[in-house]
Amino acid sequence: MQKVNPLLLRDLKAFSGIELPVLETMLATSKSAFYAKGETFFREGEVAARFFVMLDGFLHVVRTTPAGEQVIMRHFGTGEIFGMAPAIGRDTYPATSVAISDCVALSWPMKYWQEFCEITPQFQKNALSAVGERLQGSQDRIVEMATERVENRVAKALVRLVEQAGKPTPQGTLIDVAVTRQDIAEMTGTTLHTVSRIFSAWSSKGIVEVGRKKIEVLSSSRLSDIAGEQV
Amino acid sequence: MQKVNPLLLRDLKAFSGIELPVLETMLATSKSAFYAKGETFFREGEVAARFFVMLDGFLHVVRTTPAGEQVIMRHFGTGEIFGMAPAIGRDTYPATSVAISDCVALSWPMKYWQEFCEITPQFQKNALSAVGERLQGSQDRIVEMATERVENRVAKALVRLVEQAGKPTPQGTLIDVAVTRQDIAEMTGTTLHTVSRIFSAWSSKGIVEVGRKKIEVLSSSRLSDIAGEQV
DNA sequence: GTCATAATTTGCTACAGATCAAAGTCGAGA
DNA sequence: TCTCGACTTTGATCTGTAGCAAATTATGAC
Repeated sequence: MQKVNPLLLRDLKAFSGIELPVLETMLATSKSAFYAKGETFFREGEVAARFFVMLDGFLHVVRTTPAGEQVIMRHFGTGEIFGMAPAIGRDTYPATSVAISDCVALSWPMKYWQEFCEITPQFQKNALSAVGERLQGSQDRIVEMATERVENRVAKALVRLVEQAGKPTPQGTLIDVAVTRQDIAEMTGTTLHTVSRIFSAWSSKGIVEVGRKKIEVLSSSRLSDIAGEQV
Repeated sequence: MQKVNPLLLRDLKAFSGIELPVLETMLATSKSAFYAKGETFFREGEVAARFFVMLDGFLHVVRTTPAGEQVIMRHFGTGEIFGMAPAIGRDTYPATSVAISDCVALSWPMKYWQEFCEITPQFQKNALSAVGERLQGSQDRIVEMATERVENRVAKALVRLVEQAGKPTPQGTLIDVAVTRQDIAEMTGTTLHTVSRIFSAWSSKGIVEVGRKKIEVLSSSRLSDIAGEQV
């Protein structure tokens, strides 16, 4: 059993609806492991053997087309549950997840999923609404891809990154995780060239300050204007 | 209580895992209604009062952007359950659903959702994997929108329509529901003009035969070639 | 500190697909 | 049968973004 940050324990409790003593038993069955930046937790198509909770770090979930193109589906950060294939009635992982920073994550063999669901109805119920939120998010992105042009999509992606990994600074908000232009291109369905041009433009307007693997949002309101529907 | 096609009853049983006697009790609480082509079952943002099973007909689920553009998210046909907002932990409908043919559908007040879940664990479990499949489908579409060009996306949309509403004919397969060029544009994130041009091109290649609100696939293999990754 | 590598920027060109405009066609209802 | 309106087709033009190429700059390894 691992020593776990009590705050996280509370998060887990909130998600699972499980009382702390039970939760501690759960933790007894868990494995905690370190994943270096760039390592994969699991790959698309693999038999789903374990489900995870991120204790610290960031990962992104990516799908690869037959032609070899990558699409970044989403990010997960501290406290979030991922790899819960059985929650959507699957026995293989639907996508690959890659650590984009050094990570520590708990994981359980999949057999406990059923068990946790049975022990605590709230667990299953919460898993359900987590899946629901993800469905919602996916559909939002379809609408986005169908109706918005690249600059808006990049702005939206940046807003999401700020929400998930934003760190306040004197001048604005820093995206506190290494994200390349290529990554942002893969999040928005464009090319790294176009992302670079957009950043240059925003930079000269004072909306962001960008560098090598560094993105700082100086005017989040102006960024939101671009992201939102500009009447 | 409605007289219900025994075949459908079996479909319902398969979904819900409920034994027939219980199912018939369920049906006793249901309301069956007719919806004319063009009518809406429910609108985006409305409080989710009822969930539905389509007895006969087709609908499409559509989201509207603040700018007024429409995106068709998916279609539902006979035997499918829709409007199950609580299954994704929501109390409002996330999209609008519109009958695209005359329809007959059963519906239940939402309070029965909980009840059905409690009576039959299988019901909740199946709802879960239905949501999972939809999540999967949504993510596939994101990848599609991010990596494929219009012609491929239109081909994919047509393949899906054939699967859901295809009716075999001597020469091929007819899409047996009224779908306009505009509809297909809204399914694929393009314009009706582009769809029309693509259809013209396919038509002169003998892949499809198109007319006013009529689409017949003559060579589904060539269509699949276009839809699939053309190495 | 220096080098090697990877990430980024930027200019140029090409084109898929949007947009604008107009004509054609089918079908339902009078 | 005729008419009106909705849907569709097609042409002409414009433009956002991709694709290619090359220069520039940061970063980490040694």
